[in-house]
Amino acid sequence: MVKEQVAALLRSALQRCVQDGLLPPGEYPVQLDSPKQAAHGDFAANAAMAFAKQHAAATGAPKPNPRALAQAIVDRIEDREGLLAARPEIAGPGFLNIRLAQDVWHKALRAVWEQRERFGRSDAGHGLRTMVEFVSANPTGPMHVGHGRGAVIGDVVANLLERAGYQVFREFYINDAGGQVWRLAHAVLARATELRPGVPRVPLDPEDYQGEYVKDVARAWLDAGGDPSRPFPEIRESLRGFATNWILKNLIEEDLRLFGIRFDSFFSEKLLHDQDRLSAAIRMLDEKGMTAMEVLPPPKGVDIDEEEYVPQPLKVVKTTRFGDDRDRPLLKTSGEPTYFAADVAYHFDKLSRGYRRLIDVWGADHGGYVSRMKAVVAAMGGELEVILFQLVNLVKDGQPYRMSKRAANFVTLRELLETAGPDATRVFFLLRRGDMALDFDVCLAQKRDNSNPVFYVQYGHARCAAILRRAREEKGVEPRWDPDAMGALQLPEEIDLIKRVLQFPELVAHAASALEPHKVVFYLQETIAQFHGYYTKYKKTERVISGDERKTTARLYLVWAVKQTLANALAVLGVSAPERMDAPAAEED
RNA sequence: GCGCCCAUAGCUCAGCUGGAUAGAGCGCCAGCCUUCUAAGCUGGAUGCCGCAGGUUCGAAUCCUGCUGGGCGCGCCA
Repeated sequence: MVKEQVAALLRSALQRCVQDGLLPPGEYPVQLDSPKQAAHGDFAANAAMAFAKQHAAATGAPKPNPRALAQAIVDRIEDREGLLAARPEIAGPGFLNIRLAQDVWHKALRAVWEQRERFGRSDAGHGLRTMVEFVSANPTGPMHVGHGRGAVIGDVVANLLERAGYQVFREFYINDAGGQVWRLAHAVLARATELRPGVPRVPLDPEDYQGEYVKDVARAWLDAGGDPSRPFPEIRESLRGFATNWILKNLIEEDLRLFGIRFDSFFSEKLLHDQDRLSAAIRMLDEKGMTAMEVLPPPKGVDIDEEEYVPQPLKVVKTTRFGDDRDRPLLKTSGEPTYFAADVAYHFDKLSRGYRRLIDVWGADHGGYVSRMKAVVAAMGGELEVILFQLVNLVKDGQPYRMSKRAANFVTLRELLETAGPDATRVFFLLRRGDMALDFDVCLAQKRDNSNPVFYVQYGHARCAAILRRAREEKGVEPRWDPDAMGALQLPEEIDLIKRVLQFPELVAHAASALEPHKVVFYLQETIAQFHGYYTKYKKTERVISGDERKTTARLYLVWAVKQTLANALAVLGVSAPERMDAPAAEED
């Protein structure tokens, strides 16, 4: 890797500075930036400034002049392999502006040829077993657009981590226990009595789920032999099981399939209860001295009207020891476990299964939950990272469009996937950083024109494909790596494109470590813009396919390398890389 | 009252773990198709980077306070 080679050059120069007594012994991690301005070379190093400061801090001696230190470093660079075009220039307060010999870039492009679809991967993660838990939508109804955002972020983060060398496991936690699912069961029974004449009607409770899909569940339940004349308490358990399972299979898993998201497992909360895993987890916290009986203070900032606060000792986990605001109850006054207790057991289970790194993807409405969950995982000897994404505000024709799940007027993920398609939906969600609130314009996402950036991104790939196709069909030439031909790439735009391609592995590693999938989208857009610019500028003068065999070979390879890189980036996003795209029908004026 | 997130061009947003003259898309204006896809490209205008301090060679980026917006703060799930 070019950047690493240059860094090594500087590191050894710095070591010689140490030997010559110019710097105290120590580590000198070199930071190399890619300057925005061509005049600043291929790389810029701030080593002289940074280490002059470090020197003064460590020794108490007056700070060396950074420009003088820069000169000393330059004097000690031994460029045996001929990487550099010239001695680095010293600029401004002490930057080293480094310009490389052109053939360094040419040669480096071989990496794409060797690695193909693996280009961009690294082993930074050393195969660390990592679990990404995401979506985890309640099996009480269809998924809405907010789930969609979490789904894409989780999926692409998992893709990134895989490419960065982690061993990734994707899990969906099914909240199939607790009060919500009883409301669902009741709603199904109510709808079932509507459908079956002669059976005493069970009225739909206002708290029940109101959506049309509940009727579908009821119909399926009746078809499967459900008997709506029996009293609710007798059948609610089997209703619960039937309904959550039906919704999971017919709504949620189908949405995920349309979205192209695959999980390694679906983990049932109910199973934790059935297997008494909650008490096991609580015992484990007991052994660590993390639990206590405490009277918790009344909640602040919330109206406590009818359910008046009764000060009473409760079994709590002492999350305050790990930075939480207050300790959290594990058992209710009734002795029943809290929802949180189940989550504790679940995360305990993740650790028991050998995952060393836990990542949860949550909506911002669960933000208050982060510190307690992190505290518990830390107490259990693990580490949890939470990716919080801000909520999605639906907008329709420029007007806010509030949605309510019970009122059933929300826009489902299914509608979105069917109208906009999975590719556009994925890109749309990744067009913003996760911690920005997202205004989702339902109309805009359904447009199939260039207001939707996915077409721009895919068109770049298709255009590369078209050039390669033409070379094959008209000249019978396939792209191939020929180191002797690469010197034909002399245009500044060609060198810039090479650099751009070679930045991809770095980009992947960085996006993975920051857990920021949107960076891949921006890389794609910038890379494609650069390619379109190159293509258009020279389409009449310096074409890829020309009579000059050497140039043709080199340029064909460059186009191939760009295409491969775009394809790899699109694969990270889970977006298709089309070989051709039909132009949209021309608008008539 | 407390905690987390956000504030950058008219609009929507990037800004790489502190770097040199802050960028892109949309929108507006003016151009570019006989020749590898014009779903493309080129050029033009617009910024007290919310406000006020601090840290240092250097701040949109880090720290503190403030203002404005989002989310959260139950023995619910």
